[in-house]
Amino acid sequence: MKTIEELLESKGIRVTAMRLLIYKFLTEKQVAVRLSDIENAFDKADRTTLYRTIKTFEEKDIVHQIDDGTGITKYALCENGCTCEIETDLHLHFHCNNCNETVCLTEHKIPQIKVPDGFVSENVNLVVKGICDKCSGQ
Amino acid sequence: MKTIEELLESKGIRVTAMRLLIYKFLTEKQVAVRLSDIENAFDKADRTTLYRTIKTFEEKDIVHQIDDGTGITKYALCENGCTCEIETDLHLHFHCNNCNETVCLTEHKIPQIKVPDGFVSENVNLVVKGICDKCSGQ
DNA sequence: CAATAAATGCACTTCCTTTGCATTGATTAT
DNA sequence: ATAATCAATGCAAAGGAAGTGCATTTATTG
Ligand SMILES: [Mn+2]
Ligand SMILES: [Mn+2]
Ligand SMILES: [Zn+2]
Ligand SMILES: [Zn+2]
Repeated sequence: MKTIEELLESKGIRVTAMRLLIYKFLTEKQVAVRLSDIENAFDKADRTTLYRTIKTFEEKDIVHQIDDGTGITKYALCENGCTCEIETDLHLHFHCNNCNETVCLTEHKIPQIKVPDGFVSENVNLVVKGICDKCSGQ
Repeated sequence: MKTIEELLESKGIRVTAMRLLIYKFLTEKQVAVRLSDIENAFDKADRTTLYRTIKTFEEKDIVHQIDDGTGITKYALCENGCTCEIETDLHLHFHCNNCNETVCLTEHKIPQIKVPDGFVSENVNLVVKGICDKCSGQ
């Protein structure tokens, strides 16, 4: 079990107070977060720093971006050892139409999708929308 | 074979010059278009009119919105007789990472996606990214 | 032709994302 | 230890797309 410091260093980025805080915030959240969510959590920090931090995390495969159709990009921590490769790491995302939250269903890999001749599939974005487990009352 | 005029009337919206032009533009394009694409095609027309026209088309199931992950919403004509119902009309979309164009693969319906217990699926957005037939040189 | 309703055009707003540049803080070389 | 170098942060401003209010034009109806 790596510490956060060790993880950041292993990804080749420097350990700073802000990065530790944001990483910790992401681990505690069980859902994908928008930049404004992080802003609200750290209202003393500058928005630009948060933005650049999350972009750095994204480049280093620490978080992945999620486009759930709300028009606002969200971010969530990658699984341990994730390299954001298609075969192994691509999972589906669920967006709740009731609470408006989006979660990673990391154990649900995306099925093979057939495309017509001449098309080459490199990547798949799959978002299921509906009612989440918390909101379905079960 | 309906004329465009007949089609618009059958959907319960009035025939105007602008609507005819935009509809014609959409039929000629074989790909999903952004609002700015329409703007560029009709630079004498006001952006708001184009915006409201496409929104009217959307309400009347003449076009459907596509979220291909580029952050910009695109629109494409619905199939003949489409009611934008999940079961029958939901197809997958292909976004080319090379030419940046997005096409409807209307004959490719979205497979049934399993979600965990407690989750209720109402809708699915599936976008495959890769290289399109034109760009794959085949 | 007059009254009414819809469509269009212009201006403005909001929200999110991104960038430039100065400043602060940390790392490395002398 | 000090200076030089580079990365991280903070502040300001820009950009892009989506949406709204209201006046004006155009079409429809009585
Ligand atoms: Mn995810
Ligand atoms: Mn389509
Ligand atoms: Zn929910
Ligand atoms: Zn292409």
